[in-house]
Amino acid sequence: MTGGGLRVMPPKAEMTGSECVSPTHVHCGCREKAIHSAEQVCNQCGVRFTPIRREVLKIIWESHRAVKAHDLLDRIKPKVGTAKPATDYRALDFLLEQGLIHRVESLNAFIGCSCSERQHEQLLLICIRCHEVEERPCERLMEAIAKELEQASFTMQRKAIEIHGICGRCA
Amino acid sequence: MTGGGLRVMPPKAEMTGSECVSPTHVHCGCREKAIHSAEQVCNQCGVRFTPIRREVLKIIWESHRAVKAHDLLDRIKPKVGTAKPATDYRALDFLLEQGLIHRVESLNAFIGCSCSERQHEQLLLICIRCHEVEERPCERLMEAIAKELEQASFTMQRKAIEIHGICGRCA
DNA sequence: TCATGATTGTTACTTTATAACATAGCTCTC
DNA sequence: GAGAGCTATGTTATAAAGTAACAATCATGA
Ligand SMILES: [Zn+2]
Ligand SMILES: [Zn+2]
Ligand SMILES: [Zn+2]
Ligand SMILES: [Zn+2]
Repeated sequence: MTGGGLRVMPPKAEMTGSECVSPTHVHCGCREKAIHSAEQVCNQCGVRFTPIRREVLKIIWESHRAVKAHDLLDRIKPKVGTAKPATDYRALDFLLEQGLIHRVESLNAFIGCSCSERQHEQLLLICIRCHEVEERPCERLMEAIAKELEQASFTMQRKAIEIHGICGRCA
Repeated sequence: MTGGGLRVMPPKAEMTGSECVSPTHVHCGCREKAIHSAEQVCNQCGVRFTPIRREVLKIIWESHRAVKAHDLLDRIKPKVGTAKPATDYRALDFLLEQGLIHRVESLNAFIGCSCSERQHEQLLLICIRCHEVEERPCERLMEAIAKELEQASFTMQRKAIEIHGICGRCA
């Protein structure tokens, strides 16, 4: 977002999908897995996974719900007393650049990335009841979009495909 | 957004597409057409197309770029001296409910709706050079999405499909 | 060690959005 | 036409999201 930094695409990681769907993530390893994976990604890319960045990622992974800036700030403050908006947004920018989180445009919020193989061809399904966000690959969908874009002579740079509705568990 | 009001789906209107692509809309009838169409829609639905609502829609239609809240407020003030944030957002909520504008989630901004037949199965193409937003129908795309949703047992309520990139004219 | 760049601290501000209550205007009925 | 009820707007205040600029600190390699 700030535009200054070198944009590093992280390599393939271990994480395979969203096994854990509990809102609170009690007794579930997916957060630890994500942190561990992030650590590896940063090491391999030669960028620093500092304590603040780690804490922010941990907070985001405390649920599969998208986290809003204000909540994030409230929750980081007990751990980083000096935290202010800039603290958060800088960490978020970093995590976005490394592809470790996604921004949910239609919520102004952030979720941990659970892309299979980190392909980032994702479709976000946002439940209006439980507020969980499911990230799904969408190769077939992307083919349809590619055709549309060709017809429109439009060159894609980034995309947001977000569906709001009722998830299977809440139905 | 406020949730209280009756949600009225407007009937089919005359507008057929985005004929006008000029950033400034000089000597182009599409704004007047949109206003006229809006008037008809409101009459048919029995809702009031008040001066403020009309002015807001006119300002939004001054270009094919998405209009941000702050700009909108600056531009409505000369015409409605008492305008404050609530003035704008109430008019925007009304226009959204009537399907006369769209919210561009990834920009936190608003554009006039130019849906063919007002089907609202739209894909938004946002040019990062000229900042114009093209609204395209996407029946085929929606079929692919429907399949994905079925696999995911997800019931759609609303969607945002927004692509950022370089448009044909800017390429 | 010291120069360099990256990261964080700090302050101030802008932009986006909503809540709550008061006032004014429209419409329908009596 | 008066008044009731509803809709729309005025007004004030505040929450939430996001950015800019500069200072201080930390990490790292020459
Ligand atoms: Zn991802
Ligand atoms: Zn749900
Ligand atoms: Zn539309
Ligand atoms: Zn363009």
